[in-house]
Amino acid sequence: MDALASPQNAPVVEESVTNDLVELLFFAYRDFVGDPDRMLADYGFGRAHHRVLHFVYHYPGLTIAELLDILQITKQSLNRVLKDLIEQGYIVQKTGKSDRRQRLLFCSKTGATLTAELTRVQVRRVARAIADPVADEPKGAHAAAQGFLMAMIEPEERAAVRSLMARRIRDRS
Amino acid sequence: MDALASPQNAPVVEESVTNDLVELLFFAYRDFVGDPDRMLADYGFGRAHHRVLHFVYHYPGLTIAELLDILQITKQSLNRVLKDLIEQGYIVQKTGKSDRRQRLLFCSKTGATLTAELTRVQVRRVARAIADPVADEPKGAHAAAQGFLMAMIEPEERAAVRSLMARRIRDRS
DNA sequence: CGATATACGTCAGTGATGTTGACATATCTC
DNA sequence: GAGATATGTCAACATCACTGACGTATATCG
Repeated sequence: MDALASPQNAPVVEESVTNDLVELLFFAYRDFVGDPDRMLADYGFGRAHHRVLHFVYHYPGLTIAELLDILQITKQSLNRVLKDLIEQGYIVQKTGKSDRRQRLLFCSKTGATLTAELTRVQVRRVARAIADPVADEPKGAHAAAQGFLMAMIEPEERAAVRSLMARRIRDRS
Repeated sequence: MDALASPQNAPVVEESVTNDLVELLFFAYRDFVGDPDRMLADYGFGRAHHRVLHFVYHYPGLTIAELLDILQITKQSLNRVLKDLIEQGYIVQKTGKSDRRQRLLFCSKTGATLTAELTRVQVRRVARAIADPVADEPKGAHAAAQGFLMAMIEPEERAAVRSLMARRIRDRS
């Protein structure tokens, strides 16, 4: 707070700021998943089902391997929730055309409706956070938040996340 | 993308932006908790233990009730992990002075050392995210990220989060 | 003082989500 | 045809959350 580390140098970042952000990320995530969690409970689904629905909805035609890569869980864990979703008609599988070993995943009409509803509440919260930041100049808030969150991701993973997100269907909810 | 919703009006926020942020928050949180998770595994502890350690470390003297309020879990869930941490000497309890029913929580020397180490890796990631945002003007990145995350929190909860964080011991890693 | 409320601890059972390890099947590639 | 790859599945287990019930110590209030 003095001497060598003057505001002019500003070597890295002040510690109290990063400490705040660590906790804010905890609280933000807690509330961010809270809304969908409550909605899913009515269907007997949990957060794991939500994650699968989310990515299948936004990236139709995803393979099992790609989904495993995104979620970073084992195929046994994925299979349990995926089975639920397929059996109850929220997700459908189609055999890959070029590679018949692959199972391409798609949301059914029902699945798409449910997922759109879940996405709506999350987008609402994020949109509000962007539009009405609690203590900030409004200009560049999108880019700042996006840049911050992207920078939070494992560097070697960023390219994968970016190329994944470039594939996302954008004309949806 | 045309007609009524022109860039000039820019009614709320573009949907593709908020959609990106929804996913980025998932990825960011995934990697954010990944580092400590791996470290805790060596001690036989999990994420729940980390959360307790974190808040007790940064807010020494916290009561059980306050911790339950922060973590938003049941006392049975808290008790399981808290018992582990107390039995293994990472956290100590002291009877409240003004109210002898309360058990005030503190980190032991060992607990403080471990928690400081966990905090270090998380702060490192956040500091890097702030200092080297992936695609942003560097100015105001702290405030933007902080404002964004605060805005992500349930509005009625924000005052509680703010007053909690105002209590945090700041002369620590 | 005695009733009631509060802070905390604990027992018992359950469910969701993750793990490891092993093995089976279909399909592709060479 | 041999071996790699994509997927499915069985079994056992750990973590972390939940509900419901009950017990004890202490505080507060009439």
